[in-house]
Amino acid sequence: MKNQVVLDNRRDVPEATIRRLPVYRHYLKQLESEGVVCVSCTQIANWLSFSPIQVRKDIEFTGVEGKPKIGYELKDLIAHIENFLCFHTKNEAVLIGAGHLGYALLGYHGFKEFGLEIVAAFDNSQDKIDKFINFKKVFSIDKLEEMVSRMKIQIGILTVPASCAQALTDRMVAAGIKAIWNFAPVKINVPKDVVVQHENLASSLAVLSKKIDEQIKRDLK
Amino acid sequence: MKNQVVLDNRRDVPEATIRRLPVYRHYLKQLESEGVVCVSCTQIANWLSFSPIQVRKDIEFTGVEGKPKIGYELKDLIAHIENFLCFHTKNEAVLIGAGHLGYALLGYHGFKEFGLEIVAAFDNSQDKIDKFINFKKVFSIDKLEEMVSRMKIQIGILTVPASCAQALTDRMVAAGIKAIWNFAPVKINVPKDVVVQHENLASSLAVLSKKIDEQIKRDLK
DNA sequence: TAGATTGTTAATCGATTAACAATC
DNA sequence: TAGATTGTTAATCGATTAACAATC
Repeated sequence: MKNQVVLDNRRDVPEATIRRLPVYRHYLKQLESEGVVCVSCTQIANWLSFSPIQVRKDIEFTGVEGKPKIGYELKDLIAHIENFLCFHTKNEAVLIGAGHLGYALLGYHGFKEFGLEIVAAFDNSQDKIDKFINFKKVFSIDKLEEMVSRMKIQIGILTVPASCAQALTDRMVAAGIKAIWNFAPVKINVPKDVVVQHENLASSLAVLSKKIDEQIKRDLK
Repeated sequence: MKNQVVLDNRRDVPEATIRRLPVYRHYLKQLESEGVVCVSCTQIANWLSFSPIQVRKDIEFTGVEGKPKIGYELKDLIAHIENFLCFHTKNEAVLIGAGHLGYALLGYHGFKEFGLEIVAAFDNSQDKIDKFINFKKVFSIDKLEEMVSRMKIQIGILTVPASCAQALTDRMVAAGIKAIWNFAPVKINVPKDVVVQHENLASSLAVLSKKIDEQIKRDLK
């Protein structure tokens, strides 16, 4: 069997590859809906303005097999990418903090196809408690521990102000949460068996600022 | 003068460094408010669970000078980071799409200290037009071109559904926008002198899924 | 002084890019 | 067949890490 070594060493996959694969998938899904059957790395690369070599390398990690000259069968390629990214592992999550960002995430239909389902939201505002947002009920934050442990929820999405991020993290961890998607603009401390993914707008804005700065310098030349 | 070579070659700064610098800054600001005067790379690294060597390397890019054994003067270090990240270059932006994500971004007070000011929002919903969100007025999307070109706005923040992202991108570009911060879950095509920063939740979610997957595998051992 | 920390150069590691044989 | 594309190995490039002299 081909690609055995790669498949056995998934920990060696570059994060950049993992980030690009959903982008390929998005484009492939679109092609699929247009009735396309086969696709080559060159096509994908041209569409996304990436290099064909990089696309092929990324795709290689998924273990899919293509045919020289023809490319990859679209269905097969999508299936391999989704399998590789654990799309079909159902993950239930709770969302902490039903502010505007929380609302936006609750309303984002894209998560479900990624295997992520937000089953409940929590907030401390009476105005929000017991209301529904996109068919998801908002509960009092007091019920956090009980529901998380009873439903064995593994993922917490943190969309609260920086000032209470750590306290709520501690409560989630104590209740058994194993992964936190942190949108609060602050570092949170967790035990080392808990996974944290930090979404940092400040970092992104810094990158954007630098890009603009570079562009301005190019224009001046 | 020290660090001349580095300062003259800012284009060589790794994106990872640019992403970490605002994180350091956030911590340093906190220390400053506590009355601390000096700080070493080791301290920063310990706090953020990074390596001291990496912190020093990142800080080196800003051109700040420290003192062996003592470290860096906090004020000086913050100033160098902010200067390096072009924090004090005032950038005016418009936000397109006053949905929940748009609301969340309009309400985020953190942007201003990064030199970014959202001066207006645009939407096509009559319910939202002429309302104010966090002191920012929402205008009809029909007024986009006129206002952007009249006010010479350079940055557009795109928080619209995927289906209309490209059309609005084209309108912004035609009106003179030079940088787009794209929160729509789709690739947008722009002329090569326009900067795009794509915020991709799908990619982040993929990284989180893989981390969880790895963690589960570790637990099984 | 002694020792911690900076500044700077070198080594390592890993991701990206290139090269090329295999093949449809 | 010819040529485009895959699969795989090698080379390059750049970021991270290490090493060590300088210095407060």
